[in-house]
Amino acid sequence: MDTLLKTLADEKRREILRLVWSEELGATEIAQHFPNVTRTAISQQLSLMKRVGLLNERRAGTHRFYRAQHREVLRVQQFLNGYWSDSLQRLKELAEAIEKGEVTA
Amino acid sequence: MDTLLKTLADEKRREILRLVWSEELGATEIAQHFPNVTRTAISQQLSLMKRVGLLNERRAGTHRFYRAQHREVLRVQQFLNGYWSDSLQRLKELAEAIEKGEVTA
DNA sequence: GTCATATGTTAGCATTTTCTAACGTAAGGA
DNA sequence: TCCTTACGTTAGAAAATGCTAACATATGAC
Repeated sequence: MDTLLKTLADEKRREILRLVWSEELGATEIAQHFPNVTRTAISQQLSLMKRVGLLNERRAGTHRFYRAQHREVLRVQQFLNGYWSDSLQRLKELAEAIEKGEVTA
Repeated sequence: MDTLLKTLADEKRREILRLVWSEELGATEIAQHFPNVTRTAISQQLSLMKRVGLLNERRAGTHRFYRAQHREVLRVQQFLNGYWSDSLQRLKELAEAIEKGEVTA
């Protein structure tokens, strides 16, 4: 779990995750979203994220398409929501608050 | 937010947070829960956690008592729950699943 | 086979993190 | 005042992280 949380504790990686949240993208395409970082760096992040289970890889010819592994993100959310004692109560309150539009989802 | 998440991405710090979640403890007392780490290391973690807002400090004579700042943890939970697009739907499902006992809170 | 495209891998460096050991400080009791 | 207790701070070493540059591999087009 530490590894997963640590991986999410980085804006760049969260941005990658959002890019491939609902559509799969190739490594080059993903890298192009980050003008200030090398393709190499992104490639390393992708393989890290794949290793911890946050990304899924599909190979097709010379391409490799990545997409988010929603289940793992949900695992982290559940973990954090449940880690501290009275969090069930707060989770329910949060869900209600979101429904009422009191906080932003 | 990165800083907060990163701080939580460490089992030792999460353990500290749990120790002072519902009662305040002194630094020495906290350190005694970690036989394998120096008091100095714990002291540094405490001041880090205080800096990022996860802990609150109350001084009394020669003692310094720490306690968890629930609000900041809630902020992280909200952030993660809300960060990805369809998470509201999943949050609601999660809350229901927890109520039905299908997953562990 | 030859070349271009898409992508991973490796080596090396800089930065950050975390820990220990030694030292500093402040409050309270004898 | 002197000593103890409870802590923090600093310096320095060790390990982890993230990035760039250079090189390797594999697929497909011609």
